[in-house]
Amino acid sequence: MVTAQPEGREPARKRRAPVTSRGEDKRRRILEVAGELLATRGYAGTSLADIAEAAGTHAGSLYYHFDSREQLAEEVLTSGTRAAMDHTRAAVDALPANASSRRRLETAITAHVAFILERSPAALAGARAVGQLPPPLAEPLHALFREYGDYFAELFEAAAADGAIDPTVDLRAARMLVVGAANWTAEWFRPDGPSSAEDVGQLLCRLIFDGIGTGRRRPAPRPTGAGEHR
Amino acid sequence: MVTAQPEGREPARKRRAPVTSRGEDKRRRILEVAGELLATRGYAGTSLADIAEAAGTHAGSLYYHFDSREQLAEEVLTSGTRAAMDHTRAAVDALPANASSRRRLETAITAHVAFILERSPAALAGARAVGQLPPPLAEPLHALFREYGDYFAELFEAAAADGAIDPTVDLRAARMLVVGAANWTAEWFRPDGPSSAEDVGQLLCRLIFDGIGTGRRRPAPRPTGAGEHR
DNA sequence: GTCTATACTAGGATAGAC
DNA sequence: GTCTATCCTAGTATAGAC
Repeated sequence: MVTAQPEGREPARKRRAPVTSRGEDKRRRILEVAGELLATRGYAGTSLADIAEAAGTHAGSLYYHFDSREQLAEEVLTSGTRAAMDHTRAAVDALPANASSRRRLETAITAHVAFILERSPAALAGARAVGQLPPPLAEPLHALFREYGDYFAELFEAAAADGAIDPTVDLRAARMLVVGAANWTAEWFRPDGPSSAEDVGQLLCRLIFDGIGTGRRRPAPRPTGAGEHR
Repeated sequence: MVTAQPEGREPARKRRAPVTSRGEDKRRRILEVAGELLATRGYAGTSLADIAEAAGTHAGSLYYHFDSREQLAEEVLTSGTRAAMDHTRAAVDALPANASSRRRLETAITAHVAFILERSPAALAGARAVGQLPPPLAEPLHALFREYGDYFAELFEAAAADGAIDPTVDLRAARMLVVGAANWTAEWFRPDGPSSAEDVGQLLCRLIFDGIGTGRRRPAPRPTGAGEHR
């Protein structure tokens, strides 16, 4: 009760009432450095002591702001992923109303790539960690990723529907290949390379629509069994 | 025809005296189940107790066969990755000598995808774990991945050199996008889906060379700054 | 709000019986 | 070779001073 815990019990979260702006700042700072550490070292490689040190505090002190390591990680990962999704949606929504389905998909992809590569370590951490997390933590993140995936699915389907991409391909597989390529960029991209994040996004778009081959187009490598899609 | 590692050397590893064929069998069994667990739960999510139980033994007993958890994991991950590389090389080498550079690249990609998806949990585990591992373990695996990456780089460069793919693109970026898409398949591919592993590999090849767009080809989305690459 | 000190646990590793 | 028992460390989490 030193902490002035008004015995009206806290809900699920910790969440401090006071909100001395300094306190909220600290909390944000913790989330920020946690995002960076999670992005570079992964969930398993990041201890509370690591986070605390990077945030200029001590492991025990983190419990004033968060209930547990898992809750902290969940907040970082889901907020990062949500930020990426919001950013991507906003970029698409900013297009003129008559933008083509191709343009919309291209915009979403480049926005996503650019965002995870240069804007949000937390988003990158989410992309890297998904599928590598202990079950209780994995669930909420998976739900979010499914939502994000559904959004991309809409864009792909719209493009297929109005003929911008071949509607006979397995759209889900194509989408997953693209998402995989995008998320994997975190493993190799370096800002000082010959291509910027924007360039990488554009290149990925080119792979989707045109490829980088020079030969005459071969519509479908395998005439049979292409599947219908999702 | 692919892997036939003849147990030759045994340097800094554990002793090797016994070799009751039953003992070697046990060792292999441990490596096998470890591969499966690492592929599904990741390195951090797999304890020695998990591995021991799956192999029908006890945690302490593993130390008869391996020096440490890290060494065990390293052996699983590197041998899986090496097997994938050997398999891919063998598939390419099996092509007629006059096979086109495009055909060679396509063969490598489909072989790699099919191998990690349906042949080797350990290879899949390597692909998923790389970049998410504690430094001492990460190093040897990174070296292997670099070697494998170099092999793909050769195939891409050969294709660019004889005009099968646009030589003005950042080849390294293109290659990494492709590798990323391939390795990420582990996160979403299900054998009972509409596309087989083979289909997914083919689709990825199509993305590289032709794309799945229907419009007239736009050679380079961005006339400037395409970079020359490595 | 943040500190220090400490309890507690999971899991890696070792020893010795068999 | 494998088992059981145990040690030991790292790391999460709690308590209470300030």
